[in-house]
Amino acid sequence: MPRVAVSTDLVVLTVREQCLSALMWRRDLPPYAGCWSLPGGFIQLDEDLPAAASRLMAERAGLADVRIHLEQLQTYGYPDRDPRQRVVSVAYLGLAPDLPASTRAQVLWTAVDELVGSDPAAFDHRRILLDGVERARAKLEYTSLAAAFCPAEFTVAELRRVYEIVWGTPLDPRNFHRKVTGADRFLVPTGRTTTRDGGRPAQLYIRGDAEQLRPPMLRQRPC
Amino acid sequence: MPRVAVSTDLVVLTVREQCLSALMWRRDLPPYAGCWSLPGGFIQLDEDLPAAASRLMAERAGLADVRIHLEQLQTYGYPDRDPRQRVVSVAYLGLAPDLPASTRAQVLWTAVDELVGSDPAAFDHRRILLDGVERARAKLEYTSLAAAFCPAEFTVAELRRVYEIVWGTPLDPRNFHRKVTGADRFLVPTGRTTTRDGGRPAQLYIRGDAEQLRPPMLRQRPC
DNA sequence: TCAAAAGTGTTTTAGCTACACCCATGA
DNA sequence: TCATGGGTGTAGCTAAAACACTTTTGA
Repeated sequence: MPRVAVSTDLVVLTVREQCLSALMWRRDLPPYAGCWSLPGGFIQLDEDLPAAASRLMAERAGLADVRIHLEQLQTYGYPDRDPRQRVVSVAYLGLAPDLPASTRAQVLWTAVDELVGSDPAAFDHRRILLDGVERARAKLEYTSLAAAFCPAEFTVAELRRVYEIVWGTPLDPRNFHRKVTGADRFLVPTGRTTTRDGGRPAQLYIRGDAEQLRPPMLRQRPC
Repeated sequence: MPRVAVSTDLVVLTVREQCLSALMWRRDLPPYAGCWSLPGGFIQLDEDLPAAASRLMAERAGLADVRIHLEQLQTYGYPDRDPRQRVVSVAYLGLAPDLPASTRAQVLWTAVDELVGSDPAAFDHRRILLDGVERARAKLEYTSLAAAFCPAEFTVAELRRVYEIVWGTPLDPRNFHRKVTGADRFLVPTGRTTTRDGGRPAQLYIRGDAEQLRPPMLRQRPC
């Protein structure tokens, strides 16, 4: 039977400087020299897919040994997506707090709006990025994944800012507070407080062990 | 870079005889002779992944040219999942009305509970099947996909039976009726009626063009 | 003392649950 | 006429939206 190359591409998202941002790799060699692409690489023969994703997260993205949510996104495999040869790519979605990534100049956090707006992308990486962003937006509704964008300890307002930036819509602080603090096992209070956001001191929380958020937090949709 | 074989396995589900059933393939050759497996096969070098899934749906499952919902499920690729060689498998999930499948004796609709209960499965196909079933169960909550299990024209009660069988929980017929007929573009009345379920004649509907169901129909969860 | 943000209380409204009730058919 | 399932009305509850209000800090 035919054998093909299998690669893994990473859509690594974070919230920084008021923008949903993705980790991009600037290509200096053909094909697509000068375009941005997603960090990725080929899998090894004796390597599981999640292991390959973790390895590339360290090697290519510079995010080794960091607590990052990683999940399989989708697999892309139409025949001419790579001009050199047939490559089937298993994309992974990573959600990270705002961390310094690789020290290489080639690897940069960039606002998603900027990436999809104008810059030319290599291969089908614009589509993969958009699929990853849509998956992240959807999962904030019915899971507790928003906390994956926050540091280990965070306030309710910081969590709310994640929702607002990822969805691009303002949320009522009062109702949001009630919703997330009332949800079972979403947030665990540490007892400590902080005034880093200004104003009255806010409770600090860490992530609870809930994965689902029921009932979900529905975003407003365009009618 | 290393090249590996890429296959597609199909989780094709339907509702028949009061059971959620899957299309299974009984293996008569090693490896795993005598076990059930999912219908599948290797992709061709010039073939897109959805095209491979459609082709195998026709060749292996006997469901050619039928209106079947097909979506990518997940990709499975740990190194020793096939004892012969490294195979990365892109699984697809198909939701079909109760149709006669392949005429081959090797291919059978079988109740999911029966399959996962006791019969030994080939490769990691039990896991793939369970992932497909869970995806289907989850998607009934927030999409209009339940209609993919129904014939072209169906009644509200038939749609409700799909939910009840897939979820394994009874639903209130009155509230269900209000919910689905009130949802925007989920159902389109044909004007015709039927008495095939007994009792008072029921409206026949066809699928509307809505994909999302908002607000979702939440199933009761174990606390 | 004031601005700013955290957090609580309250009113209104939407949607779900539970169940009483009527309707239209076949047997 | 009666059993069967289709379909409607309605009361009660839960949760969300909208917004007034109090609390606690830094400047």
